[in-house]
Amino acid sequence: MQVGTFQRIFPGGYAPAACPSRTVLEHVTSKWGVLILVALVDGTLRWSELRRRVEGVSEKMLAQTLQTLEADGLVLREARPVIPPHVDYSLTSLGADLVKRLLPLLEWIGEHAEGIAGRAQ
Amino acid sequence: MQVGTFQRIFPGGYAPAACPSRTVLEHVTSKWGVLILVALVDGTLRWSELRRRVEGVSEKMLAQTLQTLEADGLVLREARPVIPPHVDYSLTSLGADLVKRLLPLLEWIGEHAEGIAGRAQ
DNA sequence: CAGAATCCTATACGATACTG
DNA sequence: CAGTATCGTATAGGATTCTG
Repeated sequence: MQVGTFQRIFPGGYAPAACPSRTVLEHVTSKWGVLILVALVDGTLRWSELRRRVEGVSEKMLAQTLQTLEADGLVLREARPVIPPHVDYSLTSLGADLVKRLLPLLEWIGEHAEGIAGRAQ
Repeated sequence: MQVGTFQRIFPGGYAPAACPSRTVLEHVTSKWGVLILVALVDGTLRWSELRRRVEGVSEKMLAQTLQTLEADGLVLREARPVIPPHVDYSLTSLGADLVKRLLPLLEWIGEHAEGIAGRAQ
């Protein structure tokens, strides 16, 4: 019997809520998750640089999302004990690997968004 | 001057809330958007098949997400006027194109979810 | 500068019941 | 079978203020 792409990639189907994949998927595809990860594609950024690059993000959501991504091992946070504070954020190798899969998606959306947004109300 | 990946892909930066890309990104990365799109990777599914394949989705969210994706031109809905009703859902060519970019991401998450979920609390 | 803390609101989401 | 309608809640997310 022929096995489809879905079966090949998800032999057990999408697992129910408890599945780790769901959790990670929701972290990554949270409103700001993708945007923050991709913002770090070219290397280290400071908190304030990140805030500027990810337009529209509130301080709360930036902090919260960064903490989640750090806990997931996707983002590295390095704080220098100086005054005023200096904190650098960068992708871990895991995070960089993930972003490689994210970029084609973002590029595609960038190319097609206009046409798509036109349809929807 | 050297132009980074971010600048190359997003010459104007991530536009503010008004940007169509943001809207499309949020549709696609909504809680069920990715799951529904990828569920259709191997071809047409009926409503009930979709509900079974996308485990855990409520009727409300399945209907709502499908409507959004249909309005976006990513999913095609074909209803046959029979009793009992028979409705087929499939990817449009645009949707199929998008799913090509989604699969590597989902595969990656499937491979790494265990390790990532282990870290986070 | 880089957040934490607090307060508040919109809405995403789910459960249930109903219908052509 | 394939939804719609209604209701209720959790929480995602934002605005603001405060601080080492």
